[in-house]
Amino acid sequence: MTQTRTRPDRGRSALGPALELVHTGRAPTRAVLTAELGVTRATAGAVAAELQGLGLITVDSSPSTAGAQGRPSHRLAVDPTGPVVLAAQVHTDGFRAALVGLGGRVVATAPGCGPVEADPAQVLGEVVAAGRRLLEESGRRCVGAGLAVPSAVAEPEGTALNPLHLPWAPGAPVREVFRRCLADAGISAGADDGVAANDVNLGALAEHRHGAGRGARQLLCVATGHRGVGGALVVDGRLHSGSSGLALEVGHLTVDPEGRPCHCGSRGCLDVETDPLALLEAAGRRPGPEVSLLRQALSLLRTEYHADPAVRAAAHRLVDRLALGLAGLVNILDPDRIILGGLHRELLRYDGDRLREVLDARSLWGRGKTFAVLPCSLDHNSLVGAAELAWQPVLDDPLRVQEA
Amino acid sequence: MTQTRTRPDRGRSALGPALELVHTGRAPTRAVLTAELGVTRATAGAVAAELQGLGLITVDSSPSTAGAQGRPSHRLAVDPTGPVVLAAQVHTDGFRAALVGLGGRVVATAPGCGPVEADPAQVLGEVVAAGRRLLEESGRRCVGAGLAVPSAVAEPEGTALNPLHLPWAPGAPVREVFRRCLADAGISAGADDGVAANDVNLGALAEHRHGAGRGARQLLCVATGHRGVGGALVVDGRLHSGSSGLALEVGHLTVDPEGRPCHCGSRGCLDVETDPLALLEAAGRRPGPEVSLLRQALSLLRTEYHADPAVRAAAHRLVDRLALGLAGLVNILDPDRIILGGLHRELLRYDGDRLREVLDARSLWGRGKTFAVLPCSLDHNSLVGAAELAWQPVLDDPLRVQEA
DNA sequence: TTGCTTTGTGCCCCCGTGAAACAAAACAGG
DNA sequence: CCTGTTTTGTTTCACGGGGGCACAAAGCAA
Repeated sequence: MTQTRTRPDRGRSALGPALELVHTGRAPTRAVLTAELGVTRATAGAVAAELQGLGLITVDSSPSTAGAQGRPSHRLAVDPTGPVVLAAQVHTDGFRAALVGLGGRVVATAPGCGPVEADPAQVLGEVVAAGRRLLEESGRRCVGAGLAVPSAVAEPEGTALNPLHLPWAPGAPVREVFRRCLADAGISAGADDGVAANDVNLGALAEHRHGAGRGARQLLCVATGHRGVGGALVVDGRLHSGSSGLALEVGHLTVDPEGRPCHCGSRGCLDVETDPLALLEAAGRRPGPEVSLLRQALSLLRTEYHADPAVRAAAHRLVDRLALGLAGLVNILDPDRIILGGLHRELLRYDGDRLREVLDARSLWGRGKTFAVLPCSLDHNSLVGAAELAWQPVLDDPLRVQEA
Repeated sequence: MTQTRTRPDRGRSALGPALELVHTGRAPTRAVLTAELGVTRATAGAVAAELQGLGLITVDSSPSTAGAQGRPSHRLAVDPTGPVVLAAQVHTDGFRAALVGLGGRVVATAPGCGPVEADPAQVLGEVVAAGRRLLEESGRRCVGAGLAVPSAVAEPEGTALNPLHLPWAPGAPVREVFRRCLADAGISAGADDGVAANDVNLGALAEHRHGAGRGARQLLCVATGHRGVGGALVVDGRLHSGSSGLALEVGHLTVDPEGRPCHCGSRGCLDVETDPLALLEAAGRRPGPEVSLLRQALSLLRTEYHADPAVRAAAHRLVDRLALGLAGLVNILDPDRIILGGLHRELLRYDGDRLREVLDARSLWGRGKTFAVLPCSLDHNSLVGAAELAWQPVLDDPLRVQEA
């Protein structure tokens, strides 16, 4: 009997790593690509030519004003006219759609506001429709789609487990709904085209590839948007999602045993001690309903941190608790870099020294070790991260772009 | 100019995965190996023949009494006469040396007792000497060496950071000393031959490869020996060591805000709330100096758990706190299996239902999810784990065994 | 101009692996 | 006992990714 393999051929095996190097900006020239891949110049040349032929990168042989000795190397870059992926994000106040090319370049973006309804199909239908308009306007080819949601997403089911500040029911099958919307809009062909994940996780992935997390081997991200706190870990360039996608749900670390009660049944959780509402209440402000809690907290810091001692004390309180939570995570995960987002990013800006001091004192082995704690650096990093996830199949095997 | 690669040739690339499959018992026959590797029978045959030629595995074509239809497949097994690695373990009461073949088979072992001195060269010299005697007696070839120590080992320095119940100074360069002892004994050739790591981490690795952790995608291990608590995470078959080898130092998770003070400055840490001393004191026993605290705690459970309500209450107390700590880890790491070692293993045996109940209630998303919490299953799992680490280069590239 | 250095390219070969046809070793049923 | 079926091992051929090498190209330095 004849014998067929179960796994498909992967084509030129250096193709994926090469594209990833150009994608993340680590291979600006063909010579660097040769060194990074650890192959000969001949192979690197063939690989670069093939990626160029696929329309993914450009190989520019114009003089690069190198200034160095020897023959100047050809410059490599992401093809700005190449295919894009559709990135979508759902948040408390609405949604946002974008087209994102390789290299994390946001080609076009379209915000949408308005209340999110209980049925995920409503907002996902709207955001996919917005994405379709962007695609039609741009005339670009779409090779994937990714969705960021403010909830843990269970794998392999693709369900939103705790969409606490959306009216969705826990367990909503967001990935399936997203895929159906894509298929209805005529965007995707394959049934497994369209991925969904937690927004903080995706933001961490984006920061690692294109932002402040570049080069980190173990990147820990913690961020708070409107309510609750999210965490993410990127290990060796890949999201650490745990066995079912629920890793780094850090909101219920205890950071104050006598703190405020939390809906989880415990008290003093990171969730309720360091989110925007916590800042407003610690400063003695009554939150208004007009704008989001995050905006209220940010403007409070901006306008009154230096003027009002009560606001400063409130920030100190949050920073102390945040640092305690981070210290616990550091002792468990041992990251080499920490990135803070949302309100936590601003707390770092205003009160960074205090945060680093407490963190250093409470992390067991952080004494001799210098810790990099940085603010996140990308606009819409969740959106870019959703695009990263959508690009991943192409990064793994660039030949897929020609299959459709 | 001629061009040489920076990375060496890796030879037949399916060789490493194939050896790992036989090593972990997942490829009992050549037919299974073919399926697991996802290659053709021709390739699997060539690979098996090559591994046999290297003296690493045996290919037995004798009838296997299969009972199934079709031509019986050749049985694959680790070659019991093949090379070994030297595994060493240092603990509070002394040391242990062993020769370990592929498949985690302990070929020979030699315990050594006596107080450990302040200079790591003393006990490491003794354990290496014991290993050398075992090697001479057995006449086997040694292709690597691994060391397990009761302390976090920082990478890439290879220093013991917190050897709390050894008289070593924190920061002792155990890996360097180990390598020097190996070189002095004429065992190792290469300068980077000889690895060292934390004993609980190594135990977890061993359990994943050969014990109760087989097949787990995200394996969390927690264990307590004499004093303090250690943790480890194995992700996709590899130890998650963090950026500097300090991940999973879980001893200072807070599990009782009003608990006993800990030397770290906090109170109610997992370390001081769930170790053997905590059990003895919770049961109102005064620990004696004659045998190790672990033995005293184990015998207390064995002899009086069913007889003395105070002992039962003490066990309950420890189990509650252990479950709280595990729940925190579950929310951060999202493992699919948990293995407990040392005293915690016995607590699981005596009080497993209570532990699972508390763990389920406190782990946020554990409600619908059935959690596997198992006792560790290997004797000397730290020793076997040290051997695993030493075998790793050969598992990555089996051709190395012929280079020496 | 003549080196020197670094990079790109063409050519040849190695070798790992798939594809296919065939052989071998069991069982099942007459 | 013989034959068909099933599963596995073996042989042969061919493809293709990538190394090795020689040479050409493109800059700087003297």
